[in-house]
Amino acid sequence: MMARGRTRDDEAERRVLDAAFDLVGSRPPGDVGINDIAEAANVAKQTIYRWWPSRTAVILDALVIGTMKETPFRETDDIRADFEAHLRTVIRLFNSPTGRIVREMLAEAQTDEAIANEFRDRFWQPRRDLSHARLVRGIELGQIRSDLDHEIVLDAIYGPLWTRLTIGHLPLSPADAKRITDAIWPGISRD
Amino acid sequence: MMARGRTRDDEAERRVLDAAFDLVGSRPPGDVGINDIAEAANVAKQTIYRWWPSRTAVILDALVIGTMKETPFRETDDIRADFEAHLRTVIRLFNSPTGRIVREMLAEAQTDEAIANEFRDRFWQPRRDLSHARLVRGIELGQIRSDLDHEIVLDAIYGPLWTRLTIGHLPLSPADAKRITDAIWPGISRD
DNA sequence: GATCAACGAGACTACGGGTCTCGCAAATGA
DNA sequence: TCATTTGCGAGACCCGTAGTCTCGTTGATC
Repeated sequence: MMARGRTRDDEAERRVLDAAFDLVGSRPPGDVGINDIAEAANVAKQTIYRWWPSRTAVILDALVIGTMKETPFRETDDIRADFEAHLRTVIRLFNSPTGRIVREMLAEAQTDEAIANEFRDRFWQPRRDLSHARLVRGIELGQIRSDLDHEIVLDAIYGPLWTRLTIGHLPLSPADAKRITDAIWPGISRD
Repeated sequence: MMARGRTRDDEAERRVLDAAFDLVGSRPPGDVGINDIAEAANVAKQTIYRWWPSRTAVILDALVIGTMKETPFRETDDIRADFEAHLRTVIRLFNSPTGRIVREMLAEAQTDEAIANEFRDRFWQPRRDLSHARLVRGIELGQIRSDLDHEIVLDAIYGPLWTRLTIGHLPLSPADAKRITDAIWPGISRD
C-alpha cells in the first residue's frame, strides 16, 4: 500500500540544503535567518518546518551532508605523515566556507543540548573515529607508544585547530600541520 | 568642578555583575535573559543599559571580574610540574559555574566579532600570556626545547581543555592534567 | 474524479533584546 | 532652601526573527 497524496519534493529538499550551505558559508556567522534560506531555495517556510524541526537542524544537515566526503584519511604505513596530511586537510576545511558553518553550529551547541549531541554524533565523532583508528594502527605498527591515553593524544593533536577556529586568537595556515606534528610527535612516538 | 546630578550607584553595579555571574553560572547556557538579571539584581533594565551596551557585555564583565584572581600560576623551577598544576586549576575552573559562563561567551563570540575581540583581550590573552611566560622560563632553564613554535605548543597543551569544554565529547577530570602533561612533555622537553 | 498530502505564499504569534517615558531620589550650586 | 541636573526603578513599548497557522493549489493514489 503506497502513501496517499502528493509525494515529497526531493528537489526542494536539495535546494534547501544547498541554500543553507551556501548562505551560512558565505556570510558572517549568525547572519542567515530561516527566511533567507527559504527565499534563496524558492521554498515556503512551512515546507522547511515540515521536514526539519528547527533552523539549526537545517544547517546541521547541510553541514553533515555537504562535507560527507571531505577530510578523508590517507592510509599509508607512515602514520606521522598520515596525520600531518590529515591536519592539512582539516585546516583547509576550517578555512573554507565550511569553517563558518562549523562555528555557527558550535555556537548553537553551547545553548542547545540536543543540537550538541547531534553535532557530536553526526559530524564530530565519525572524524574522531577515523583519527582514532589511525592512532591505533600507529601503535600496532610500533610507531606510536602504547602507554598513552588515546583521547588525550587526539585532543592534543586536533585541539589547536579547534581552539583557533573558535577563539580566533591566531590564523590557521596549512604550514601549521607540520608545526603541530613536530610539537606532538616526539612525545608520542616509540623511541 | 564636580559632576552634577545624582552619582552612579556602585552598589547597583555590583549587584548586576553578581546576579549575572550567579545566574549564568547556575543555569544551562542561554537560559538567562537580561530581564532575569535585572530582576535578580533589583535594578531597572534601563540602569543596566545605561552602563553596558548589551546583555553579552554584562556577562563578559561578570566573567572577567569574577575570575580576576583565579587560575594563578605556580612558579617553581620545575616547569613541567608548574604546567601540570596549572592545568588542574583550569580544569577545576571549567568544571565550576565559570565554565558555563565561558561557554556562553564563546557561543556569543562566534556571531559577534566585537565580543570575540573583547573576550580574547580581557579573558583569554592574559591567561595565555602567563602560560607563555612560563614556557619561555622553561626554555631559559633548559627544560624545554627552544626550536618549537610557542603558540602551537600552548595550543596543544590547553587545546584538550577548550575542546572538551566546547564540544563536550568527554568529561574533564583533574586527573587529565597529568595525562595531558604525560602526552605532551616528552615532545617538548630538552633531551 | 474523489481524496489525500505536499506545496508556495503570506499572515500571524511568541519571545526576548533593546528603547522610551515617567515620576522619584540624590547630588550640586546659588 | 530651592532650582537644576543626572541616576534610579518601574513598566510600557518597539522590533526582528524563529516558528505556527491558513488557504488556495498541485500532484500523487485508488
